[in-house]
Amino acid sequence: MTKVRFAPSPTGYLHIGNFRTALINFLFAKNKNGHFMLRIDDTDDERSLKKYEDAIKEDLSWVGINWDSLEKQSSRLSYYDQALQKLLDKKRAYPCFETAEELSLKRKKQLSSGKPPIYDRSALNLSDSDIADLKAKGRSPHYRFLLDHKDVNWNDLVKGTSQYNMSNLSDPVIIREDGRVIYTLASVVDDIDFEVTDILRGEDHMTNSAAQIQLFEALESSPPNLGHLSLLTDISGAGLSKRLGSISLRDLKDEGFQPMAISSLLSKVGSSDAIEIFRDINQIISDFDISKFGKSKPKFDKNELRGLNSKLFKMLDFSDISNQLKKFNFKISSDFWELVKGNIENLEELELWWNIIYGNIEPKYNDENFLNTALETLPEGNFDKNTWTNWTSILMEETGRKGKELYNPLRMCLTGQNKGPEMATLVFLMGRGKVLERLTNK
RNA sequence: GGUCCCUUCGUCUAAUGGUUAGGACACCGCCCUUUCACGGCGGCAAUACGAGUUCGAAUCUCGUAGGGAUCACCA
Repeated sequence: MTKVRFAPSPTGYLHIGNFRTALINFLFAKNKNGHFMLRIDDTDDERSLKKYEDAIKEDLSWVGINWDSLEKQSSRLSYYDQALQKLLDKKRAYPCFETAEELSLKRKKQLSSGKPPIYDRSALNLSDSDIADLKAKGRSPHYRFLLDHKDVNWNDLVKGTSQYNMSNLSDPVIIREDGRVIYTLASVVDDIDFEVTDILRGEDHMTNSAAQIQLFEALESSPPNLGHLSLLTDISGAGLSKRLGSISLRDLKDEGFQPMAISSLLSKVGSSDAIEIFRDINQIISDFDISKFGKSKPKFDKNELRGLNSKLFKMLDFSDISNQLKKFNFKISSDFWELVKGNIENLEELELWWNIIYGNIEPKYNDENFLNTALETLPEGNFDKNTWTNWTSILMEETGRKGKELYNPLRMCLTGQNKGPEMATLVFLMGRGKVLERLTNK
Protein backbone atom coordinates (compact mmCIF):
# COMPACT_ATOMS: atom_id res chain seq x y z
CA MET A 1 0.00 0.00 0.00
CA THR A 2 1.15 3.50 -0.74
CA LYS A 3 2.26 5.27 2.40
CA VAL A 4 3.50 8.82 2.59
CA ARG A 5 4.41 11.12 5.40
CA PHE A 6 4.39 14.82 5.97
CA ALA A 7 7.06 15.64 8.50
CA PRO A 8 7.03 19.23 9.73
CA SER A 9 9.18 20.40 12.57
CA PRO A 10 7.12 22.25 15.14
CA THR A 11 9.29 25.34 15.13
CA GLY A 12 6.84 27.71 13.50
CA TYR A 13 3.50 28.03 11.80
CA LEU A 14 2.79 26.17 8.60
CA HIS A 15 3.72 28.45 5.70
CA ILE A 16 2.45 28.04 2.22
CA GLY A 17 5.49 26.13 0.98
CA ASN A 18 5.14 23.62 3.79
CA PHE A 19 1.47 23.40 3.28
CA ARG A 20 1.85 22.70 -0.42
CA THR A 21 4.09 19.76 0.43
CA ALA A 22 1.53 18.47 2.92
CA LEU A 23 -1.28 18.86 0.43
CA ILE A 24 0.56 17.12 -2.37
CA ASN A 25 1.51 14.22 -0.13
CA PHE A 26 -2.09 13.94 0.98
CA LEU A 27 -3.45 14.03 -2.56
CA PHE A 28 -0.85 11.57 -3.79
CA ALA A 29 -1.72 9.06 -1.06
CA LYS A 30 -5.48 9.45 -1.25
CA ASN A 31 -5.46 9.12 -5.01
CA LYS A 32 -3.95 5.68 -4.51
CA ASN A 33 -6.17 4.84 -1.54
CA GLY A 34 -3.03 5.03 0.52
CA HIS A 35 -1.97 6.13 3.95
CA PHE A 36 -1.06 9.68 4.95
CA MET A 37 1.08 9.87 8.05
CA LEU A 38 1.73 13.03 10.01
CA ARG A 39 5.12 12.86 11.62
CA ILE A 40 6.19 15.56 14.01
CA ASP A 41 9.93 16.01 13.59
CA ASP A 42 10.67 17.39 17.01
CA THR A 43 14.20 16.10 17.57
CA ASP A 44 15.43 19.64 18.01
CA ASP A 45 13.87 20.12 21.40
CA GLU A 46 15.38 23.55 21.81
CA ARG A 47 13.35 24.97 18.97
CA SER A 48 10.34 22.66 18.99
CA LEU A 49 7.25 23.97 20.71
CA LYS A 50 4.02 22.22 21.60
CA LYS A 51 2.22 25.37 20.58
CA TYR A 52 3.41 24.97 17.01
CA GLU A 53 2.60 21.30 16.92
CA ASP A 54 -0.97 22.11 17.90
CA ALA A 55 -1.11 24.92 15.39
CA ILE A 56 0.07 22.66 12.57
CA LYS A 57 -2.58 20.09 13.36
CA GLU A 58 -5.20 22.77 13.59
CA ASP A 59 -4.20 24.28 10.27
CA LEU A 60 -4.15 20.95 8.47
CA SER A 61 -7.57 20.12 9.85
CA TRP A 62 -8.86 23.50 8.75
CA VAL A 63 -8.15 22.70 5.13
CA GLY A 64 -9.48 19.18 5.43
CA ILE A 65 -6.22 17.27 5.51
CA ASN A 66 -6.71 14.39 7.92
CA TRP A 67 -3.88 12.10 8.87
CA ASP A 68 -4.26 8.35 9.11
CA SER A 69 -1.57 8.09 11.75
CA LEU A 70 0.50 10.35 13.91
CA GLU A 71 4.07 9.85 15.09
CA LYS A 72 6.46 11.97 17.06
CA GLN A 73 10.19 11.52 16.76
CA SER A 74 10.70 12.54 20.36
CA SER A 75 9.05 9.28 21.41
CA ARG A 76 11.30 7.10 19.28
CA LEU A 77 14.74 8.07 20.52
CA SER A 78 15.88 4.55 21.40
CA TYR A 79 15.46 3.41 17.81
CA TYR A 80 17.84 6.08 16.63
CA ASP A 81 20.45 4.94 19.13
CA GLN A 82 20.12 1.40 17.83
CA ALA A 83 20.61 2.66 14.29
CA LEU A 84 23.76 4.51 15.32
CA GLN A 85 25.13 1.35 16.90
CA LYS A 86 24.45 -0.56 13.72
CA LEU A 87 26.28 2.04 11.65
CA LEU A 88 29.17 2.08 14.11
CA ASP A 89 29.46 -1.69 13.85
CA LYS A 90 29.57 -1.45 10.07
CA LYS A 91 32.15 1.37 10.21
CA ARG A 92 29.69 3.68 8.48
CA ALA A 93 29.55 6.05 11.44
CA TYR A 94 32.48 7.60 13.25
CA PRO A 95 33.00 9.82 16.28
CA CYS A 96 34.23 13.40 15.89
CA PHE A 97 35.43 15.81 18.51
CA GLU A 98 35.69 19.16 16.79
CA THR A 99 33.70 21.93 18.39
CA ALA A 100 31.11 23.84 16.46
CA GLU A 101 33.43 26.84 16.48
CA GLU A 102 36.32 24.87 15.05
CA LEU A 103 34.15 23.53 12.28
CA SER A 104 32.76 26.91 11.48
CA LEU A 105 36.25 28.37 11.28
CA LYS A 106 37.35 25.55 9.01
CA ARG A 107 34.45 26.21 6.67
CA LYS A 108 35.25 29.89 6.54
CA LYS A 109 38.85 29.16 5.59
CA GLN A 110 37.82 26.74 2.88
CA LEU A 111 35.32 29.20 1.47
CA SER A 112 37.75 32.10 1.46
CA SER A 113 40.36 30.06 -0.38
CA GLY A 114 37.76 29.18 -3.00
CA LYS A 115 37.21 25.63 -1.86
CA PRO A 116 33.86 24.04 -1.10
CA PRO A 117 33.19 23.90 2.65
CA ILE A 118 33.25 20.14 2.95
CA TYR A 119 34.27 18.37 6.13
CA ASP A 120 37.83 17.06 5.76
CA ARG A 121 37.22 13.81 7.66
CA SER A 122 40.15 14.49 9.97
CA ALA A 123 38.36 12.63 12.78
CA LEU A 124 38.75 9.50 10.73
CA ASN A 125 42.46 9.64 11.57
CA LEU A 126 41.77 9.35 15.27
CA SER A 127 43.05 6.07 16.67
CA ASP A 128 41.14 4.07 19.24
CA SER A 129 43.47 5.32 21.93
CA ASP A 130 43.04 8.93 20.78
CA ILE A 131 39.34 8.50 21.13
CA ALA A 132 39.69 6.90 24.54
CA ASP A 133 41.92 9.76 25.67
CA LEU A 134 39.48 12.40 24.52
CA LYS A 135 36.61 10.64 26.22
CA ALA A 136 38.66 10.31 29.40
CA LYS A 137 39.18 14.06 29.33
CA GLY A 138 35.43 14.42 29.43
CA ARG A 139 34.92 15.21 25.77
CA SER A 140 31.94 13.59 24.18
CA PRO A 141 31.78 12.98 20.47
CA HIS A 142 29.27 13.80 17.83
CA TYR A 143 28.89 11.20 15.11
CA ARG A 144 29.04 11.45 11.37
CA PHE A 145 27.80 9.08 8.69
CA LEU A 146 30.61 7.96 6.39
CA LEU A 147 29.49 8.63 2.85
CA ASP A 148 30.58 6.44 0.00
CA HIS A 149 32.15 8.85 -2.47
CA LYS A 150 30.44 7.75 -5.63
CA ASP A 151 27.48 8.72 -7.81
CA VAL A 152 24.07 8.10 -6.33
CA ASN A 153 21.32 7.64 -8.88
CA TRP A 154 17.59 7.62 -8.53
CA ASN A 155 14.56 8.06 -10.70
CA ASP A 156 12.81 11.06 -9.24
CA LEU A 157 9.00 11.14 -9.35
CA VAL A 158 9.15 14.78 -10.41
CA LYS A 159 12.62 15.45 -11.76
CA GLY A 160 13.19 12.21 -13.61
CA THR A 161 16.62 10.62 -13.81
CA SER A 162 18.69 12.20 -11.08
CA GLN A 163 22.28 11.86 -9.99
CA TYR A 164 24.53 13.30 -7.36
CA ASN A 165 28.17 12.72 -6.65
CA MET A 166 28.68 12.23 -2.94
CA SER A 167 32.18 13.64 -2.87
CA ASN A 168 30.57 17.08 -3.05
CA LEU A 169 29.01 16.53 0.35
CA SER A 170 30.23 16.56 3.93
CA ASP A 171 29.69 13.40 5.90
CA PRO A 172 26.47 14.37 7.64
CA VAL A 173 26.38 14.64 11.41
CA ILE A 174 23.76 12.21 12.65
CA ILE A 175 24.13 12.43 16.43
CA ARG A 176 24.95 15.60 18.31
CA GLU A 177 27.55 15.96 21.01
CA ASP A 178 24.81 15.85 23.63
CA GLY A 179 23.51 12.60 22.19
CA ARG A 180 20.44 13.98 20.47
CA VAL A 181 19.70 12.59 17.05
CA ILE A 182 19.68 14.71 13.94
CA TYR A 183 16.98 14.73 11.33
CA THR A 184 19.06 13.05 8.63
CA LEU A 185 19.21 9.80 10.57
CA ALA A 186 15.90 9.99 12.44
CA SER A 187 13.98 10.50 9.25
CA VAL A 188 15.50 7.47 7.56
CA VAL A 189 14.98 5.22 10.58
CA ASP A 190 11.34 6.25 10.72
CA ASP A 191 10.80 5.86 7.01
CA ILE A 192 12.14 2.32 7.29
CA ASP A 193 10.18 1.38 10.41
CA PHE A 194 6.91 2.81 9.17
CA GLU A 195 7.39 1.41 5.70
CA VAL A 196 7.02 4.68 3.89
CA THR A 197 6.77 3.98 0.17
CA ASP A 198 7.03 7.47 -1.30
CA ILE A 199 8.75 10.63 -0.11
CA LEU A 200 7.51 13.83 -1.68
CA ARG A 201 9.20 17.02 -0.58
CA GLY A 202 10.79 20.20 -1.83
CA GLU A 203 13.84 20.22 -4.05
CA ASP A 204 15.77 21.84 -1.24
CA HIS A 205 16.07 18.27 0.04
CA MET A 206 17.76 17.02 -3.10
CA THR A 207 21.22 16.59 -1.56
CA ASN A 208 19.73 15.30 1.67
CA SER A 209 18.04 12.63 -0.33
CA ALA A 210 21.27 11.61 -1.99
CA ALA A 211 22.93 11.15 1.40
CA GLN A 212 19.88 9.45 2.83
CA ILE A 213 19.78 6.93 0.01
CA GLN A 214 23.14 5.72 1.25
CA LEU A 215 21.80 5.72 4.78
CA PHE A 216 18.88 3.52 3.79
CA GLU A 217 21.30 1.12 2.20
CA ALA A 218 23.70 1.17 5.16
CA LEU A 219 20.76 0.28 7.39
CA GLU A 220 20.06 -2.68 5.14
CA SER A 221 16.92 -1.25 3.65
CA SER A 222 16.12 0.25 0.28
CA PRO A 223 15.07 3.81 -0.28
CA PRO A 224 11.44 4.67 -1.03
CA ASN A 225 10.44 6.40 -4.25
CA LEU A 226 11.61 9.97 -4.12
CA GLY A 227 9.98 13.04 -5.59
CA HIS A 228 11.34 16.55 -5.29
CA LEU A 229 8.93 19.34 -6.06
CA SER A 230 10.16 22.60 -7.43
CA LEU A 231 9.99 25.31 -4.83
CA LEU A 232 7.34 27.99 -4.98
CA THR A 233 8.60 31.51 -5.53
CA ASP A 234 6.89 34.83 -5.12
CA ILE A 235 5.60 36.70 -8.13
CA SER A 236 8.98 38.29 -8.83
CA GLY A 237 10.70 34.90 -8.86
CA ALA A 238 12.44 35.38 -5.54
CA GLY A 239 12.84 32.33 -3.37
CA LEU A 240 10.62 31.06 -0.65
CA SER A 241 12.78 32.19 2.20
CA LYS A 242 12.63 35.83 1.28
CA ARG A 243 8.92 36.43 1.38
CA LEU A 244 6.72 33.38 1.01
CA GLY A 245 8.25 31.86 4.10
CA SER A 246 6.51 34.54 6.02
CA ILE A 247 3.06 33.85 4.57
CA SER A 248 1.50 31.34 6.89
CA LEU A 249 -1.72 29.47 6.40
CA ARG A 250 -3.13 31.40 9.32
CA ASP A 251 -2.35 34.69 7.61
CA LEU A 252 -4.38 33.53 4.65
CA LYS A 253 -7.16 32.37 6.93
CA ASP A 254 -7.20 35.72 8.69
CA GLU A 255 -7.35 37.48 5.35
CA GLY A 256 -10.55 35.64 4.58
CA PHE A 257 -9.26 33.03 2.15
CA GLN A 258 -11.23 29.81 2.02
CA PRO A 259 -9.55 26.42 2.44
CA MET A 260 -10.77 25.19 -0.91
CA ALA A 261 -9.47 28.26 -2.70
CA ILE A 262 -6.04 27.68 -1.19
CA SER A 263 -6.09 23.96 -1.92
CA SER A 264 -7.37 24.47 -5.45
CA LEU A 265 -4.49 26.79 -6.24
CA LEU A 266 -1.70 24.94 -4.48
CA SER A 267 -2.69 21.56 -5.85
CA LYS A 268 -2.54 22.74 -9.45
CA VAL A 269 0.02 25.52 -9.70
CA GLY A 270 3.16 24.16 -11.31
CA SER A 271 1.27 21.31 -12.92
CA SER A 272 -0.04 21.07 -16.43
CA ASP A 273 -3.64 21.06 -15.22
CA ALA A 274 -5.69 24.22 -15.48
CA ILE A 275 -5.97 26.16 -12.25
CA GLU A 276 -9.64 26.28 -11.34
CA ILE A 277 -11.79 26.32 -8.27
CA PHE A 278 -12.89 23.04 -6.76
CA ARG A 279 -15.64 22.83 -4.17
CA ASP A 280 -14.62 19.48 -2.84
CA ILE A 281 -11.18 18.08 -2.08
CA ASN A 282 -12.28 14.70 -3.45
CA GLN A 283 -12.46 16.20 -6.91
CA ILE A 284 -8.83 17.20 -6.62
CA ILE A 285 -7.86 13.81 -5.29
CA SER A 286 -9.41 11.87 -8.09
CA ASP A 287 -7.43 13.45 -10.91
CA PHE A 288 -4.21 14.07 -9.03
CA ASP A 289 -1.11 12.93 -10.87
CA ILE A 290 2.38 13.71 -9.61
CA SER A 291 3.81 13.32 -13.09
CA LYS A 292 1.92 16.43 -14.20
CA PHE A 293 4.24 18.61 -12.13
CA GLY A 294 7.01 20.39 -13.95
CA LYS A 295 10.61 21.03 -13.09
CA SER A 296 10.57 24.80 -13.09
CA LYS A 297 9.57 26.96 -10.18
CA PRO A 298 5.93 28.07 -10.08
CA LYS A 299 4.97 31.47 -8.73
CA PHE A 300 2.54 32.01 -5.93
CA ASP A 301 0.26 34.93 -6.72
CA LYS A 302 -2.17 36.15 -4.14
CA ASN A 303 -4.27 37.75 -6.84
CA GLU A 304 -4.84 34.35 -8.31
CA LEU A 305 -6.00 33.22 -4.90
CA ARG A 306 -8.39 36.15 -4.67
CA GLY A 307 -9.95 35.17 -7.97
CA LEU A 308 -10.46 31.61 -6.84
CA ASN A 309 -11.88 32.81 -3.55
CA SER A 310 -14.51 34.93 -5.24
CA LYS A 311 -15.38 32.13 -7.65
CA LEU A 312 -15.89 29.86 -4.67
CA PHE A 313 -18.26 32.28 -2.93
CA LYS A 314 -20.45 32.34 -6.01
CA MET A 315 -20.88 28.59 -5.66
CA LEU A 316 -21.78 28.60 -1.99
CA ASP A 317 -25.32 28.61 -0.67
CA PHE A 318 -26.19 30.31 2.58
CA SER A 319 -26.17 27.00 4.41
CA ASP A 320 -22.61 26.31 3.21
CA ILE A 321 -21.26 29.51 4.66
CA SER A 322 -23.54 30.40 7.57
CA ASN A 323 -21.16 28.98 10.15
CA GLN A 324 -18.42 31.30 9.03
CA LEU A 325 -20.75 34.26 9.11
CA LYS A 326 -21.31 33.96 12.83
CA LYS A 327 -18.06 35.77 13.52
CA PHE A 328 -19.54 39.07 12.40
CA ASN A 329 -21.23 41.24 14.96
CA PHE A 330 -24.09 41.91 12.58
CA LYS A 331 -26.63 39.38 11.44
CA ILE A 332 -26.43 38.23 7.86
CA SER A 333 -29.59 36.89 6.29
CA SER A 334 -29.86 34.36 3.55
CA ASP A 335 -31.23 37.04 1.21
CA PHE A 336 -28.28 39.26 1.97
CA TRP A 337 -25.78 36.48 1.25
CA GLU A 338 -27.44 35.52 -2.01
CA LEU A 339 -27.37 39.16 -3.07
CA VAL A 340 -23.73 39.94 -2.40
CA LYS A 341 -21.95 36.60 -2.78
CA GLY A 342 -21.22 37.24 -6.43
CA ASN A 343 -19.45 40.50 -5.69
CA ILE A 344 -16.94 39.74 -2.99
CA GLU A 345 -13.38 38.48 -2.93
CA ASN A 346 -13.32 37.77 0.77
CA LEU A 347 -15.75 37.69 3.64
CA GLU A 348 -14.51 40.93 5.14
CA GLU A 349 -16.17 42.75 2.28
CA LEU A 350 -19.51 41.67 3.65
CA GLU A 351 -19.13 44.38 6.24
CA LEU A 352 -18.92 47.00 3.53
CA TRP A 353 -22.13 45.81 1.90
CA TRP A 354 -23.85 45.41 5.21
CA ASN A 355 -23.13 49.03 5.99
CA ILE A 356 -24.30 50.06 2.56
CA ILE A 357 -27.63 48.35 2.99
CA TYR A 358 -28.30 48.65 6.70
CA GLY A 359 -25.75 51.04 8.11
CA ASN A 360 -24.15 54.33 7.21
CA ILE A 361 -21.92 55.23 4.31
CA GLU A 362 -20.77 58.28 2.43
CA PRO A 363 -23.06 58.47 -0.63
CA LYS A 364 -21.69 59.94 -3.84
CA TYR A 365 -23.76 62.49 -5.74
CA ASN A 366 -22.58 62.91 -9.28
CA ASP A 367 -25.82 64.05 -10.95
CA GLU A 368 -27.92 66.25 -8.70
CA ASN A 369 -30.68 67.16 -11.14
CA PHE A 370 -31.31 63.57 -11.97
CA LEU A 371 -31.29 62.57 -8.31
CA ASN A 372 -33.86 65.27 -7.55
CA THR A 373 -36.12 63.74 -10.14
CA ALA A 374 -35.46 60.36 -8.59
CA LEU A 375 -36.50 61.71 -5.22
CA GLU A 376 -39.70 63.14 -6.63
CA THR A 377 -40.65 59.91 -8.31
CA LEU A 378 -39.72 57.61 -5.43
CA PRO A 379 -42.69 55.26 -4.90
CA GLU A 380 -44.67 55.62 -1.71
CA GLY A 381 -45.28 52.83 0.76
CA ASN A 382 -43.23 49.81 1.70
CA PHE A 383 -40.84 48.50 -0.91
CA ASP A 384 -41.39 45.17 -2.56
CA LYS A 385 -39.38 43.23 -5.10
CA ASN A 386 -40.86 45.17 -8.00
CA THR A 387 -40.29 48.61 -6.57
CA TRP A 388 -36.97 49.11 -8.29
CA THR A 389 -38.29 48.16 -11.71
CA ASN A 390 -41.33 50.38 -11.30
CA TRP A 391 -39.30 53.28 -10.07
CA THR A 392 -36.67 53.13 -12.78
CA SER A 393 -39.37 52.75 -15.44
CA ILE A 394 -40.92 56.00 -14.31
CA LEU A 395 -37.50 57.65 -14.23
CA MET A 396 -36.80 56.40 -17.70
CA GLU A 397 -40.00 58.02 -18.97
CA GLU A 398 -39.38 61.26 -17.11
CA THR A 399 -35.76 61.69 -18.14
CA GLY A 400 -35.42 59.64 -21.31
CA ARG A 401 -32.38 57.93 -19.84
CA LYS A 402 -31.59 54.27 -20.01
CA GLY A 403 -28.81 51.81 -19.31
CA LYS A 404 -25.77 53.01 -17.49
CA GLU A 405 -26.85 56.66 -17.63
CA LEU A 406 -29.95 55.73 -15.73
CA TYR A 407 -28.44 53.36 -13.24
CA ASN A 408 -25.03 54.71 -12.42
CA PRO A 409 -26.11 57.90 -10.60
CA LEU A 410 -28.54 55.88 -8.51
CA ARG A 411 -25.95 53.24 -7.76
CA MET A 412 -23.40 55.86 -6.77
CA CYS A 413 -25.85 57.70 -4.58
CA LEU A 414 -27.36 54.68 -2.89
CA THR A 415 -24.24 52.55 -2.47
CA GLY A 416 -21.30 54.89 -2.91
CA GLN A 417 -19.83 52.34 -5.33
CA ASN A 418 -19.76 52.17 -9.10
CA LYS A 419 -20.26 48.45 -9.06
CA GLY A 420 -21.88 45.89 -6.88
CA PRO A 421 -24.80 43.51 -6.59
CA GLU A 422 -28.02 43.71 -8.50
CA MET A 423 -29.88 46.88 -7.57
CA ALA A 424 -33.43 45.55 -7.51
CA THR A 425 -32.83 43.25 -4.56
CA LEU A 426 -30.38 45.60 -2.95
CA VAL A 427 -32.91 48.42 -2.86
CA PHE A 428 -35.61 46.06 -1.62
CA LEU A 429 -33.40 45.01 1.30
CA MET A 430 -32.50 48.63 1.97
CA GLY A 431 -36.09 49.71 2.32
CA ARG A 432 -37.67 53.05 1.60
CA GLY A 433 -36.32 54.81 4.68
CA LYS A 434 -32.69 54.18 3.82
CA VAL A 435 -33.18 55.08 0.16
CA LEU A 436 -34.87 58.31 1.14
CA GLU A 437 -32.06 59.10 3.55
CA ARG A 438 -29.41 58.62 0.88
CA LEU A 439 -31.31 60.67 -1.69
CA THR A 440 -31.90 63.60 0.64
CA ASN A 441 -28.76 63.54 2.71
CA LYS A 442 -26.59 65.60 0.42
C1' G B 1 33.44 29.74 -4.42
C1' G B 2 32.01 24.04 -5.37
C1' U B 3 27.85 21.13 -6.74
C1' C B 4 22.87 20.36 -8.48
C1' C B 5 18.47 22.26 -10.84
C1' C B 6 15.61 25.67 -13.83
C1' U B 7 14.46 29.35 -18.23
C1' U B 8 7.98 28.66 -23.97
C1' C B 9 2.45 34.32 -24.07
C1' G B 10 1.69 38.79 -17.94
C1' U B 11 0.90 33.75 -15.08
C1' C B 12 0.52 28.03 -14.98
C1' U B 13 1.87 25.10 -18.84
C1' A B 14 1.37 21.65 -23.88
C1' A B 15 4.16 20.32 -27.93
C1' U B 16 9.64 13.83 -26.27
C1' G B 17 13.53 16.68 -34.61
C1' G B 18 8.67 18.62 -39.22
C1' U B 19 2.37 22.21 -35.42
C1' U B 20 -0.29 28.57 -38.57
C1' A B 21 4.04 26.90 -31.30
C1' G B 22 -1.88 24.50 -28.45
C1' G B 23 -4.80 25.21 -23.84
C1' A B 24 -6.18 27.51 -19.11
C1' C B 25 -6.18 32.02 -16.02
C1' A B 26 -5.55 37.27 -16.42
C1' C B 27 -6.24 41.35 -19.83
C1' C B 28 -8.92 43.81 -24.03
C1' G B 29 -13.28 43.91 -27.33
C1' C B 30 -18.23 42.39 -28.76
C1' C B 31 -22.96 39.99 -27.45
C1' C B 32 -26.44 39.07 -23.46
C1' U B 33 -28.32 42.18 -19.45
C1' U B 34 -32.61 48.79 -18.96
C1' U B 35 -27.23 48.62 -13.81
C1' C B 36 -22.70 45.24 -11.22
C1' A B 37 -21.56 40.55 -12.01
C1' C B 38 -22.38 35.49 -14.34
C1' G B 39 -22.50 33.54 -19.13
C1' G B 40 -21.46 33.24 -24.69
C1' C B 41 -18.17 34.71 -28.77
C1' G B 42 -13.68 36.84 -30.39
C1' G B 43 -8.77 39.26 -29.86
C1' C B 44 -3.82 40.51 -27.93
C1' A B 45 0.30 37.74 -26.36
C1' A B 46 5.87 33.35 -25.79
C1' U B 47 10.36 29.43 -27.30
C1' A B 48 16.32 34.20 -22.47
C1' C B 49 20.83 35.10 -25.77
C1' G B 50 24.83 33.13 -29.11
C1' A B 51 27.02 29.38 -31.76
C1' G B 52 26.91 24.24 -33.52
C1' U B 53 24.59 19.44 -35.42
C1' U B 54 20.60 18.64 -39.12
C1' C B 55 17.16 19.06 -45.27
C1' G B 56 14.63 20.85 -40.85
C1' A B 57 15.72 22.79 -33.67
C1' A B 58 11.26 25.18 -28.51
C1' U B 59 13.09 20.11 -28.78
C1' C B 60 19.93 17.53 -29.42
C1' U B 61 25.26 19.68 -28.16
C1' C B 62 28.38 23.60 -26.36
C1' G B 63 28.82 28.43 -24.51
C1' U B 64 26.74 33.09 -22.27
C1' A B 65 23.26 35.50 -19.21
C1' G B 66 19.55 35.33 -15.47
C1' G B 67 17.15 32.75 -11.45
C1' G B 68 16.78 28.99 -7.55
C1' A B 69 18.68 25.32 -4.15
C1' U B 70 22.49 23.29 -1.28
C1' C B 71 27.34 23.07 1.06
C1' A B 72 24.63 23.42 10.06
C1' C B 73 26.27 19.51 16.18
C1' C B 74 18.42 23.07 11.77
C1' A B 75 14.61 20.34 9.55
